[in-house]
Amino acid sequence: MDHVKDKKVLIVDDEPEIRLMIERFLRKEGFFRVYTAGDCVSALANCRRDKPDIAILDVMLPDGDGFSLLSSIRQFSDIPVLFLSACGEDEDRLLGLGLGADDYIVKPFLPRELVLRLMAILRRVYSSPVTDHLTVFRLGEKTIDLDSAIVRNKQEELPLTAKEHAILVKLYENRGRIVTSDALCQAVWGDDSFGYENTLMVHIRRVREKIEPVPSNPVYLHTVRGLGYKLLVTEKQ
Amino acid sequence: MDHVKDKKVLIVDDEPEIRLMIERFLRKEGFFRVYTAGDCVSALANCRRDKPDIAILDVMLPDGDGFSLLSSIRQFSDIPVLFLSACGEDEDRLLGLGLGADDYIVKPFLPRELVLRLMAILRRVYSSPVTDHLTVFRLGEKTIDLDSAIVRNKQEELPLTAKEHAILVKLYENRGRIVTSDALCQAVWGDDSFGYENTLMVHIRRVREKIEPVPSNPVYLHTVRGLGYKLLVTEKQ
DNA sequence: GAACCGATTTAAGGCTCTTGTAAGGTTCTC
DNA sequence: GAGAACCTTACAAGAGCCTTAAATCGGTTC
Repeated sequence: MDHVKDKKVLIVDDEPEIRLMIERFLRKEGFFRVYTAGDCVSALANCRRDKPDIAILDVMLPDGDGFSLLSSIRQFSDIPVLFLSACGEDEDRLLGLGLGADDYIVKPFLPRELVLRLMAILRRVYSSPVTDHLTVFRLGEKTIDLDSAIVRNKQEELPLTAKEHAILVKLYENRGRIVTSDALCQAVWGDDSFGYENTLMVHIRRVREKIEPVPSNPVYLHTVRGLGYKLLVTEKQ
Repeated sequence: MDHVKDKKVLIVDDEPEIRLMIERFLRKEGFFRVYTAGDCVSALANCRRDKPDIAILDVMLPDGDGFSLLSSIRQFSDIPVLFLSACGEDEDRLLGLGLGADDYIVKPFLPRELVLRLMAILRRVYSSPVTDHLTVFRLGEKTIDLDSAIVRNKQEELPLTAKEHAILVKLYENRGRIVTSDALCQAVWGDDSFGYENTLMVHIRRVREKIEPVPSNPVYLHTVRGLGYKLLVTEKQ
C-alpha cells in the first residue's frame, strides 16, 4: 500500500557529482525511477516528458535559479518540490517556501535526511485519505472498490468501465456535496470537455445501473437539477 | 475559501517567552485558536481535550523529550506535527522525521518561516476536497448545507433548487450585511438581470418557505425595505 | 486485414419539476 | 389616504434531465 518508492524523482543540480550521489542513494533505497538534469532547460523538458512525481531542485543553476525554474514548472504542473541550497540564507528559504516548495534542505546534508524528507513529502502528497485506503466504500448491499474498479454485490462482481470509474472517483472525492456537470465532464474528458453533457448523462445512467438497487429511482447518486450530481455515502468503511 | 487559519494549533515549549512569541505571531497572522503547553503531560491532556489540528513540539521538555511525546500522541491521534529544536543535531532531525513528523525547524528561526511551514503543512493535510465543508450553517432548528443544496430539519431533507441555492450562497457570502436586490439578481441571472425583481421576490418567498420557521414572519432572511435583503446567521458550525 | 466485441458517443423522443409571469393583496412611508 | 415597495398565489411553458437504441470507435483475435 506504500508505493512511495514507485514514484518518479527528478534531481536538478548543476554539479554532476551531487546528482550522481543523490541518484545512487535513492536507488540504493529502492527508488528505481530517477531522472537527473543539470540546467533549467533540460529540467523543464524532463518535467514535460517524464512527468516526475517529485522534483529536487538546486537553487543555483547555470541558466537561472531554482525559484524561477519552479515558477516555470508551476505553469503546467503542481508536483511537490524540495529545494537544495548551498547557502542557508533565510531569505532563500522563505522565497522557496512562499513559492510553494514543500521543503528546503541546506547543503551539506545527510543523504539519509534527504531521503527521509523526500519520503515524508511523497507520503503526504500522494497518500491522501481519498486516494489511499478509503477508496473502498459501501452503498447498501453493494461494495464499491475504486482501486480495482469493481462493484461487488454478494457473489457477483460488476467491473466498472474507464468512464464510469472516473465519474465515481470524482463523485467520491466530493461525496456529500454537489459536483457540477461541468466539473464531472472535466474530470472525465479533460479541459476540452464542452459538449459532453449528454454523454455524461448516459454514463451516469450506466453507473446507476451498477450501483443503485433501482437505477430509475436513485438513492445514492442523486441528481440536483440545475446544479449537478451528488453521491451519498452514509458511513465510512 | 482557505480555512487554514481556522485550524487549532497547539504549541508545546518549555520556555514561556517562546510560547508567547509564537502564539502572538500566529494570532497576528489570523490564527485564532491557539493553545499552549509547557510539558508533556499538559500537552497530552490538551491533545485529548481540545483536539488541535496541528502541533508544534519542542524537542526539549522538562518531563521528557518531544519524540516520546509524539509517540504518545500517535497512540490516539495522527495530527501533523512540526518539531522545534534548539540543537541542530542531524540525528535529531532524522529521528523526528522518521517518527512521522511533518517538518523540523531549528532554533533560532524566523517567525515568518514557522508560519509559512505551518500553513504549508495544514494545506497539504487538510485540503482534501472532502474535509473542508465551507458552507454548512445552522438557522435555529434547521441546518443549511449549501455544499449539497439541502435544508435539513430533524429527519426531513428539503432540497434547494438552483435559484434558491444561488440566492442563499450570495446571502451567506454577505451574511449579516444587506444585499441589494440588484446584487442578488446579478448573482442569480448574471449581468443581464434587469427585470427580474419580481421573480426574485418569488424565489425569496420560496427560500423562506424552506428555511424559516414561519415563512410569512421571517426571522433569518430579513427584508430591508428600500435596500435589499439580509441573512442573519448567529454562529458558525 | 477482417471479423468481432465491448466501450463510448450520438441522437431523438419523453417526462418532470423548476421557473417566470401576472394578478391581486398587504404593509410601509410620506 | 395614496402611492410605493413588497408579498403571495397559481399556473403554463419549457429547460433540464432521462431513457433507449443505434452508430461509431478502439482494441483483440484468428
